[in-house]
Formats: sequence, structure tokens, C-alpha cells
Amino acid sequence: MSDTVNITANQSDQREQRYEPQRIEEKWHARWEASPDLYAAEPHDSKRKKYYVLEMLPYPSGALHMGHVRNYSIGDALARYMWMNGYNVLHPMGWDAFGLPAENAAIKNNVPPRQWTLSNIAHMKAQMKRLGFAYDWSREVTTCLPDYYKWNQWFFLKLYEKGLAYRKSSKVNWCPECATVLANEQVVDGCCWRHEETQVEQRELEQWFVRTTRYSEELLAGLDKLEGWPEKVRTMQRNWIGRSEGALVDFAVDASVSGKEKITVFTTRIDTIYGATSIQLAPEHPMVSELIGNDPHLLSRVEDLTREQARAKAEGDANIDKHGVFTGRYAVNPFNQEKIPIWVASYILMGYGTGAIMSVPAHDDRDFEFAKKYDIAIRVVILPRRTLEPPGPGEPEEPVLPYTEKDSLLINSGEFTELSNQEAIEKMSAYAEAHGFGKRTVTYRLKDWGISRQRYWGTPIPMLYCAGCGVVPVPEKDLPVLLPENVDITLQGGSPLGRVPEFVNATCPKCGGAARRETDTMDTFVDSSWYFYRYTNAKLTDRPLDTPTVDYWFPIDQYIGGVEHAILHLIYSRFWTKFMRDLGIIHNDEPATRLFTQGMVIKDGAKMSKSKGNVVSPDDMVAQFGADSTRLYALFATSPDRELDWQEAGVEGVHRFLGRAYRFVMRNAAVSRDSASAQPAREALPPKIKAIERKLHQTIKRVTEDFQGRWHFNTSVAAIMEFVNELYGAEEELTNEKYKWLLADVLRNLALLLAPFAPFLANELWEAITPEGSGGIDLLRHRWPEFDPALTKEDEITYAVQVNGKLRGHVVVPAESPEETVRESVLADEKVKAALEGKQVVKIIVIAGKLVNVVVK
RNA sequence: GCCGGGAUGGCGGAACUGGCAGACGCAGCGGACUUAAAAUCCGCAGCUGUUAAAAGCGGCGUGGGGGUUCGAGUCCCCCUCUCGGCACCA
Repeated sequence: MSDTVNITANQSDQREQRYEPQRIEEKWHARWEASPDLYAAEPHDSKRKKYYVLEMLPYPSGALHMGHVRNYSIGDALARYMWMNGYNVLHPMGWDAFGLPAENAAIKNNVPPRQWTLSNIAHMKAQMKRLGFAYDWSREVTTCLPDYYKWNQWFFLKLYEKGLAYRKSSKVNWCPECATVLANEQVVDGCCWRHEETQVEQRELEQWFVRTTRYSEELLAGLDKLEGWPEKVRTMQRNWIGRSEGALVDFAVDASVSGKEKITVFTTRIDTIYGATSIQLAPEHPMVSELIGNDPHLLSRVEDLTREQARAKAEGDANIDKHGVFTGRYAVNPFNQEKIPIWVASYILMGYGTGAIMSVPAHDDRDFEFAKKYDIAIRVVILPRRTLEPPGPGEPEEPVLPYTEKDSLLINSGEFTELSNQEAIEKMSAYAEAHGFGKRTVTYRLKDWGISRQRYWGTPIPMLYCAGCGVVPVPEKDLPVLLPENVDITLQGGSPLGRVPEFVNATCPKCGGAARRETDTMDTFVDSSWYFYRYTNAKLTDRPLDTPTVDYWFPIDQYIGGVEHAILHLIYSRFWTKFMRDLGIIHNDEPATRLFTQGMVIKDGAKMSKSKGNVVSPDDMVAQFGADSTRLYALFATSPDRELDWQEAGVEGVHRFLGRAYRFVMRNAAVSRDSASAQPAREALPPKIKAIERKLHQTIKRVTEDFQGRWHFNTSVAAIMEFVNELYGAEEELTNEKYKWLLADVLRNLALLLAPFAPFLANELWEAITPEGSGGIDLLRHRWPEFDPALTKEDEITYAVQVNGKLRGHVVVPAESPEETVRESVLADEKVKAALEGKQVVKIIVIAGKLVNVVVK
């Protein structure tokens, strides 16, 4: 009997020493579940500073992937750190829940999109909780539910009211086989993803657009002020907005053939206009048919060009062969009255500028290529001034580039000859304006945002069509326009909602007559353009947001997400913010002051994907190593901004480290729970004890600085690892009765330092070492440890000694030694002496605290 | 084509404003504990020459070539490869 007892006691001893993440994590998980308000932000707190940390909300695809884990591990570490520093932290989470995959899943598995989505959310939320992310779930936002999308519709009505939403006919991808509209992602190599042999067509459909371009200038200018955003993202947005200054110039269509039509071209290089030898129109330019009349041959050749353009666009083909059709007509250059041919060309885009250009082959590669092919004149009108080489009698072999320098020189340009390029642009624009055939202008590449989707699983656009009244908005009081359930969404063509008579048939609010509902739904980017405002008060029923509450929390202090959202989501969000501000319901100009884009998670050199079979499931990692290890590895493997190559052996490594920390704390926990011994005078401390104290303060310093600076959490974790390694080396001394005060300090601070990264373990440790600890660290505020700069300093400094830049030895001197002392010790050092043998010292460079370089000859 | 990252041991990565390259971790090697293994703990470890071996002493090393500097992974010029974004934008 007594044997049995012994064995059991022995076993339990062993179990106590062993790090068992499952046991620890399940225990805390259960506790946190039981106190749902643990991470809730105070609605208003005048005593504490607010901090809004936001991670991009996921699409509920079914399960979290490692990219999510990485994103949320970064955000959670930051949220917990700010929390421990006494901030009122808002750290919410939600679901970007509308979208195409739900429809595909519905078709494939015969599950309604709503059910599929909500069950995915339930699963992913459970995963997040199991991973220990500290979200304020009382503010959860699910975009596919009416309490949220109602406000999408409300905003749409406001957009419409302000002239920021409008309808126009536009091209969409159309699969003739499915008889339906395809999203761009469903077009693979110009063909339908479901019918790989079927070419996707471009069809004209009436679509709703949001006038993002009204804010082009502000969206661009605002980027300069977003200093907390990565330069990369700002550059990408600048390019996307694509502002360019130029001029519109009218070319009259040759009067000998017809009346007084003119073609307006856009050019950024009006200085080259004397070199224009043709006009090029986009195949879809409205004047094309007018110019070529009804010549069936020409018409079909222009159609070919259109088709080629569409194909190239769908296939992502750039710089394809240029083709053109001569219209048989001429235009007059308003500067020199020269008659030049009008062509239609495959390389001219209707969507940019005016869809018409003046072609200057001598100074543009594209025009040059085209002119060579179709034997159009090439005339040089500008040269670099320094070459002073007049052009040869023939045509140049290649376009004269670059020609934009300050010292450029115009030639063959009438009264503008001999001006520099920059002067010429100025004077020629003024000339064109003065003579009424041109004007300066600014063009943007940014286009209005087409938000109509001919799909089911999205926010219904709250508009009605009445035979008598035309387009009529749904009155605010009738919102939300509910998305009907049990809709047949199999691909039959057109919007699925169009096949639901109860939905389509409505009453006109103006005349009371019969009306038809808009059956398109909104792009899901609408949902994600303002969701973060909703978090500030997710349960409001009479307004989308409460202005004073938004004023308190906004702007977001730190937004964290993948760089793949650098353009679309982040431009739409910025646009929406400006629109809301102009509505007067918020007062900030930008959504977020700081943005962090984390790197991708890859494995074996490739992005994780099912087809490559290199997907690592967070669930498996948690089951094998625990949530703490999984999270810690996501932070430790590399700095957060870089690409992360997932290596399972690396997870094992951090798991081992957590075990080391756990065992050290647990076997000494009892010591530390006792009241601490008195601290003796510092001078009396043995070096090893002093070293531990120093390392403790150095570690706190390093981790704190990583949080405040570059977020290189990999080095924060490395610092804590070093600290633990040193604790192992000094355990014997440290556990001496005399140094209990330090041991207690060390254990507490170790738990606190781990708290942002490995919350389960940190709480477990805290509970073990503190008499009051049963609630764990999560109940604490204002607890981030502080370091004493004086205690981080070494007593002695080892100087590296170089002779002519080559390392030749080391000398140890007391800290704070004056330079002269350092110099003397260096010259007295035997190794240095040997290296200096027979040489003459020219000078000695002393870098304080680091290195000495003796320069000899 | 344009714009922006990146290239450091066998691997992931450190090195903040120029100052001991390779912290920390993985894999590896050696040792302790164990009947044994796992786990754990301690130690070694860039490449290379000299050497029986080691210590010691030296040489070479941050994609390649030049430069600035007492000193360069870090700054400047040129080049290669690679990843990402945009792409016929007039």
C-alpha cells in the first residue's frame, strides 16, 4: 500500500515538472470563456489613454490559416502590451462574411450560403479562442447579417443623395456557356473557370458606380501625411491613383471631308506636338464609327482590334503586338496646320485620358513601334542640348529617349524652336489655351468603383425601378432590404435575386405603383470599407455609429494586415472615411494613423496552398505543441514584416524554450511565494548575482524597445531565451536563501515579459508564483515591467582591439574608464605589443564602450 | 518596361545611427543521467591552413565587381539573381 502511494507521489512530482501545454491551455481557456468581459474595452475612460489596435477581419472560409495566426499573434502581442502599459485598449474582431465562396460551397454541397458562413464563423471563432487571442467579442461584427448590411444600404442612399453613386453602362465578363457574369477572379486565361474552352465575352450592363474619383486629389495628397504607413503601400497607392499633368488639345477633323468635328487628345508632352505624325484612337472611341462610316470591311477590322484588346486584358498580356486600321480621314494639327492621318489602334485605351492621342513616334517607343510597322512618318523635334547633333536626313533608328531633361532643346517646332522641354510645355499650353483649342488638365488613373455584382450573397442595393418615376431609392425607414433566403443560386444567368418574384416585385414609394427592385448586390469591399467604425458601438440599431464614440476611438492607432490589401481595401476605406466625414458623422480624415503589413507565410519556398500540399494547419500545431508555441513561433521565426518560412522543427524549438521557462519557474515558485528576503547593498553582491540582475534589466529594456520601435519580436523572444539560459547557469546561486528577493523579482518579471507572446503559460506562471495570483496576469493592468537604466550597465567593458582594422585581441577595462586609460591598457597588452612590433603608431581611434583601432605603418 | 523589397553558416535568422559578422533557434557533434531509449541537463560548433590531434597561431569570409573610410553586411557607383506590385496610362 505504501509503495503505491510513493509511486503516485513520485509520478505527480514528475508531472509537475513537465510542461504540458494542453493541460495549461485548456484550463485557462475555460476560465477565459467563463469571464467574457475580460478583454472588453471601456466605452469611455477619461483617466486612461485609448489605444485602438485592429487586425484585418478574416473572410470566414472555414478555418484559420497560418497567415491569420501570424497576423493575430502580432496584433494580440501589441494589444496585451498596451494593456499592460495602462491603456484603454480596443481590440475587436469580426467577419467579412459576404462573398463568392459561400455561393460556390452552396452549389457544391447544397448548403445555403448563410448556414455555411455562420457555421464557419462558429468554428473559426472557436479556433481564435483556443489560440488565446484577447478580443472584445461583445463588439463582434458579422457583415452578412441585416443589423450590419442595413447600414451598407443606408450609406448607399447617402452616396446616391450626394451624387456619389450613379448608374452607367459598363463592360462585364460574361460566360456564354453559363449565361452569367463572372468576377475577374473567375476568368482564367481569358476563358471561363468552369468551361475552360469557352472564351469570356465583354458585355455591356447597367451597373452602379461609386464616385471615388471625386476624392482623387485628397486621396493622393493625404498619402504624404500618412507617415505611419509603409512607404511601399503609399507608393502603390500613388501609382494606382496615377495623377498626371498634361493638356487636352483639339485636332479638327479635316474640313475637306466633313463638317466641324474635332478630336480631343490628352498629352503630357505637348512640347512634342510638332512631331505628331498621326492621331490614334481607341477602338471603342465614339468617333470611330462616324469617321469610317459604314464600310463593313473597316468596321470588322476595328472590331478585331476591340476583341484583341479585351483578350489581352483578360489574359494579363502586356505589350502585345500593335495593330491598327487607317480610317481614311485626316486631322489638322492646330500648331502648324499640318494634316495628319487618323488611325484606330489596339494600344490605345478608351479608359484613360480621352481615348485619343497624338502619336509622336520619334519620342515614344509605342508610337515608334507602330509607326515603323505602318510606315508612318517619324519626325524628331527635341534633342538633348548637350549632343548638339542635328538629326540626320533620314528617320531615326530608334526613338529619341530620354528627352525630358532640363537641357533639352526643341527643334523643328516653329516659334517654339530652341526652347527647353520644360519651357515649351509651359508656353505651348498657354498658347493652346489662348487660341481656344486646348487647356491644361490633370488626369488620374483611378477609376470610379463599380460596386454592382450580379450575385446572391451580398448586400442588396436599395433601389427601385418604377415605370413612371424611374430610379427611386428605397426610403430609409424601409431599410434593411432583406436578402431573401432559399434562393436558387445555381448558375442560370443573371442575378439570382431576379428569379425571386417576392423580392423583385415592390411598390413605388413615390407613386404607389408597381416597381421592380434592383437585383444586383454590392461588392464585398463595401462591407470592409467601414466595419472598423462599427466596432466602436456594434449594437446600435438606429444609426450606423455614434459620433462621440467614434471621435473617442478614432483614428485607429495601429492597423495590421496583409500587404495584398495595400491598394483596394485600403483605398476604399480611405475613401469611405472621407465620405463619412463630409456627411458630418465622423471627424477624422483618415481611418488609421499607423499601418503595418506583415509578410506572407510560406512553406518549402512556396505559398501555402492545397494544390501544393504544403498547408500547415493551426489546429495540428496547437494539438501537437500548444497555442503558445504556435503563436510564439509565428513571432520568433523572423521579423513580422518579412516572409516567414514555416518550419515545424522551429515550433519544436520554441516549445522546448517554453518548457525550460516553465520548469525553472515551477521548481522555484515556492521560494518566491515566501516573503522576500531583504536586499543587501549592491556592492556586496557576488558577480553572478549582479549579472543576473543586470540581465533582467537588459532583457526588459530590449523587449520594451522592440515594442516601441521596429516590432522585431523575433529578437524580443531571443532576448527572453538568453535570459532563461542565463538563469539556468546561475540557478544554484540564485536559489540561495540570501537572494530570494532577486529570484522573486526574476520570476515575476519573466512571467510578465512572456505575457504578450505566450499568454497561457504566462498566466499559469503568475498564478504559481504570486500569493494573489489566482486570477492570472490578464486581470492586471499597468504591469509592464520597467527597467532601471543604471542596472543595465556593465561593470567592466571588453574592448575589441584592432590593428589597421584587423582584430588582434581584447582588453578589459572598468566601465566609464577615460579614453586615456583605455589607450594605455591597449598599448600594454601583450598581444597588441606583439602585433605592433617594429611598426610606427600613427594614431589610435577609440570608440567608447566598443573598440580600439590602432593605425600603424 | 516602371516602382519597391530581398540575397548573411547545412537551415530560419541576429548585427538600431559604419565599429568584435553569425546573437537566438533548428539540424549536427561530444558528454552527463539511464539497464536502454525518450525526455532533460552541460559543452562544442563559419570555412580553411599549419598539426598525428588539439591548443595555439595565421588566411579567407555577408550574391559579383569597383570605390569612400582608420574601419563597410551596413554608405556610393556598376552588375547578377530573386520575390512582390503596376503594366500599351499617352
